[in-house]
Amino acid sequence: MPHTYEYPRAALTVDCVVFGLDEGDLKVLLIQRDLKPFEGKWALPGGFVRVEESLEDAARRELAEETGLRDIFLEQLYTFGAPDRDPRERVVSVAYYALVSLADHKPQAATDARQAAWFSVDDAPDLAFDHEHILATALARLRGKVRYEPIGFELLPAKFTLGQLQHLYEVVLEERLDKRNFRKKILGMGLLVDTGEIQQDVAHRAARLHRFDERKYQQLRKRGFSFWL
Amino acid sequence: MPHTYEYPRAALTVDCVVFGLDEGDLKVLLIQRDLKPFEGKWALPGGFVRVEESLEDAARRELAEETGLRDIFLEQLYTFGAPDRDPRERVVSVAYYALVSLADHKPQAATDARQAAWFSVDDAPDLAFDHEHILATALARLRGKVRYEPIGFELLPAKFTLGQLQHLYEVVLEERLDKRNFRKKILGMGLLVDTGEIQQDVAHRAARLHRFDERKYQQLRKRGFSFWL
DNA sequence: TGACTTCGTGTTGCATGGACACTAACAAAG
DNA sequence: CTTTGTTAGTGTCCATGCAACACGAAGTCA
Repeated sequence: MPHTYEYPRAALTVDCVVFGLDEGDLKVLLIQRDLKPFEGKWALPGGFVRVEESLEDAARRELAEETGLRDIFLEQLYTFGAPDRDPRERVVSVAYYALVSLADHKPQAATDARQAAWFSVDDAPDLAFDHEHILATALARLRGKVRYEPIGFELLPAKFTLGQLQHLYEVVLEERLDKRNFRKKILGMGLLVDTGEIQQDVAHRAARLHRFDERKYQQLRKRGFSFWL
Repeated sequence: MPHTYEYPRAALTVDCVVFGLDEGDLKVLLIQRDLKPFEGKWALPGGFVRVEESLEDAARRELAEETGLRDIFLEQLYTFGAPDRDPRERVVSVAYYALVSLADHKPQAATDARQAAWFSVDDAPDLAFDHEHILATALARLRGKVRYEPIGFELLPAKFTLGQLQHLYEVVLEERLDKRNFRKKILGMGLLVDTGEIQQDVAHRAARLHRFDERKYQQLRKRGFSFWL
């Protein structure tokens, strides 16, 4: 079923940079390609945008098809359109990125991918196309964003300890933070609510569990808050 | 000369949000459309991306064709791809934005546009397509960016007074700044060099002329500086 | 020469950020 | 049951940075 246009058109794709967090370092979700260009190479999950779906829908669909991940918050990163970035023909790719908890998202390969797996961002293999460039861009954006907007809402379990939250920031920022100052600052923002419950089944003193105050967050978000720095 | 593909493809366009600054308020450059959809309506300059040119090249070309502006710094803003944003067919648009000095850039209409003109951002007409949305996005980005990165390098004459620079920030941020604090802060960054020259032909005390220190700027840019707020 | 306009300059109080160390709770090992 | 190990939880002080604030100098124009 061919489609014809007066002028040549670029193909349009989406790519997803999904960062994952666990006890250790920062990971990124990659797939091993099972199709022609760069077959067998690792790459960011992604694929062609259908003509009737929105860009974000396309990103979600491709991510689910290739890795099994669904229901995550995607944010548009940048659009990569160098004329030679795909050896076949002109392809313009809109990249999205996200940050999720490793524990909640076990990837499973599917369409167009031999396998899907988490790699440490510092130790990722060579990637297909210009995907290393996209990954580097996403990493820079994540590290920049964390300094003036609270992250972690969609990322930790609904109830979490301050220690877990601090760990998240330490991994993303790649620096140690002072415990007391961290708590002072984060509690001072008034975005956290003490649930009164405490951690269970840990081999040391149990910590209190907190949750985010979604309402206050949206309130602050509107007026553009300063946050970290 | 038709072009045929196996699957239907979206058309790809670029749009440019060019902000302009003069003695008064913040302006945006618009064109009046001379072609079919939204003919006669005001819109952001922009157009179709050719299959062999980069996105930024396309933005530059369209901007020059439609408004006569050239040689300005464009930065990618966001990619707008809602399926119904163009009534004709699926069109995905990569938006760019820029900030220039009004005095240096007199627009002149050309291809596909009846006229090109500057409008105050607070007093712009109804725009074609989703261009109001794009404009609002660009404005938010500009106001956000100014707080953590120095702007104004490409925007003021090579030699400028601190008063002019402060005026720039006041217009973009929509708030008055304290003169002494502004000077303290901006000089403290060490990005400005006193040329030793002074302003000519003004009906009051003449100010000293400064210029940016490009080398120091690039140095700081690499290490990611904190800057304002 | 007087009126008008913009330039240029320092100090102080206040708020925020960063450095810093010990006790409490709990589990596991012995 | 005692010891050891691990993480939780807490306050002060100092340095730095930001905001508020007023006046004399220079120059033009009437």
